[in-house]
Amino acid sequence: MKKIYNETVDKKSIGKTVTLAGWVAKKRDLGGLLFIDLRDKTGIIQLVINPENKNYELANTLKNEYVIEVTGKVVERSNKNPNLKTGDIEIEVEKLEILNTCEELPFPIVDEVNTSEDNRLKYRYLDLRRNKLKNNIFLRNEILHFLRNKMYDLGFTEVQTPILTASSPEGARDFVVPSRVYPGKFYALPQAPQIYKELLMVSGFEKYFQIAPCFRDEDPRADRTLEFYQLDLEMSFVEEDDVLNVGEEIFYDTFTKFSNKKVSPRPFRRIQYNDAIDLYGSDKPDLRFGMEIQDITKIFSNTEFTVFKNIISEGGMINAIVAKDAADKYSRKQLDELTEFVKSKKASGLAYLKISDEVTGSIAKVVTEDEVKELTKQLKLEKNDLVLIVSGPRKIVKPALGALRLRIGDDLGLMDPNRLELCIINDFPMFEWDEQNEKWDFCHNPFSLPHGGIQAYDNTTNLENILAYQFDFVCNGNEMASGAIRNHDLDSLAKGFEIVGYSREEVEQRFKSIFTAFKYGCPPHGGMAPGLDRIIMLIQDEPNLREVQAFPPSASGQDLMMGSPSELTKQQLEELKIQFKKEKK
RNA sequence: GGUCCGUUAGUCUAGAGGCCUAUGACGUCUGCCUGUCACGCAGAAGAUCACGGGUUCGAAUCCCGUACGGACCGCCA
Repeated sequence: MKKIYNETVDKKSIGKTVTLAGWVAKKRDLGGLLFIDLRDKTGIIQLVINPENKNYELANTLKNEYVIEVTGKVVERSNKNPNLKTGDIEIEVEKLEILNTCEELPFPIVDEVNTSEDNRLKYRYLDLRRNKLKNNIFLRNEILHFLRNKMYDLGFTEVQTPILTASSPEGARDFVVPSRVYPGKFYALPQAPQIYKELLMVSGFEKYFQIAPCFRDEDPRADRTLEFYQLDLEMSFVEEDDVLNVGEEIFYDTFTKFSNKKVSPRPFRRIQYNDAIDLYGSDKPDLRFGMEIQDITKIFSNTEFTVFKNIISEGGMINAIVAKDAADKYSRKQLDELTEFVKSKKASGLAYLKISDEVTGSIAKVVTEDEVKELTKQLKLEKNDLVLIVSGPRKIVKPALGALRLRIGDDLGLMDPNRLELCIINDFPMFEWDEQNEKWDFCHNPFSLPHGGIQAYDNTTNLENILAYQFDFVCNGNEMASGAIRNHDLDSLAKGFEIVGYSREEVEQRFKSIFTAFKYGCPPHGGMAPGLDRIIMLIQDEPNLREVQAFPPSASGQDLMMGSPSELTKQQLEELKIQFKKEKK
């Protein structure tokens, strides 16, 4: 390759002859003088061609995005351009070759997004010519490189696990791949290499990691897509703190190295799951601002206000958040909107008080002087504070106020965009009550170790009180990683499954690999899996995952460029012989 | 499966029932221009206003449906 990169040419190169190649980013024809911005993967450099130049005629035929190669002398510029890294110099073209031409583009290659997303996705290779997107992919490369080195330095071994694997009954819907050789049978793409990495612990690798592709056949969201990557890791002979330490190192070092934002210092704040729900109404709280949810049920224990009175008698709670110094920022109309908002979160309504010399608001007439006094004391109320109150059962009140907290925080600009506020939510409950199916279900990962080990299951009357060594890393309200200490005791594992309605035989059949392997000397182990795409998304302030993947599907799960998902030919379908297995008579 | 928002030349965009034979910019094409870097100047071409139906004397504009796109809910441990 004769070509050198544009941004390797600088003042020191003046007088030298260089060969460059790339795309015509811009042609400026001044009549007698021609300037061309040549773009390659490093950036832009200016070419200049005089009418006397033998290449002048050819250069005049260039259009945007033509692919060219030039050889020329590096000269100092008379008019420098401080906006360009190569702005001190330019190339006097001595030889010009057009390597390829270009038709009119479906959208211009400029830094700012200026076309619809489906157009961008349809011509993703052109969108990737834009600096913003290209830089995201370059940054992704740097982060992958950094993380691989870090894991290697920490003594982890990267092991690649199968993409074609078996469908698992737990968790998300699997993507399935029909088997040709075994008609009617299917492979599944892994939702995560969960079982494989635990088996690697049985094998004795002790510290495993993988930049692992994960596939989930669920409806996408801005921060969720069909396939994504996790830094999957697992460690033997560890306790929860050992895994958390590795996680903290990964997040802290990656964020501080690749982001200019202020990163929360280590150790990250640890919040028990139940406390997170109590204080923030969410298991992924945004800690860039306070506005914690406060329980004010007791203050109203003698209230005559029927709504509160009924709630209390039904065993519900009255909770509040305080928007400091914001009472004058919310009109009656806006408060009505907030009421509609909490109703959309299943709350029965929203009560509010505006604190001033006189207390006003929707329930001002029904709260007594004593109650106001108590509220002022507990909530540390000051003039112009806005108290927002939701009452009802805990499982509605907390999430509704949690959502309202985020909305108010956003309204009032409390979410500092220049901070990355990390925390660890741990001690997730092992089980949760599934209202719809009226049965207990796993709250998180069925393979997590309950506090107290197998004895935890001795008394199954208070299942909601059984906690697991199960944790999430959370940043600015985003779930960034999940992890756990695993349960390597088969009896205890089986017992857990039994509680959610699987017989031992059933479980041993479904998780045959685990239930066999763990019999042969399984070390205690645990691990986690930070989401790579989300890390990059957060560092780059991108609104969705598609901006940090090279070739993402659209938000509705289609690849507009490749045309996937696509139909198969009749012949392909016939070869697969997909059908329901016939029952034996 | 549901809710909400959107769809006007290659691209972005104006448009609020008749001033629309649809505005402006970028790009394209033609001509001029020797220090530009968002080059400049003059001119030209380019749009069945996503599709189908309805209301109306009259629809880019109002209504209904469809398609496509996006955000969210369900779903995603």
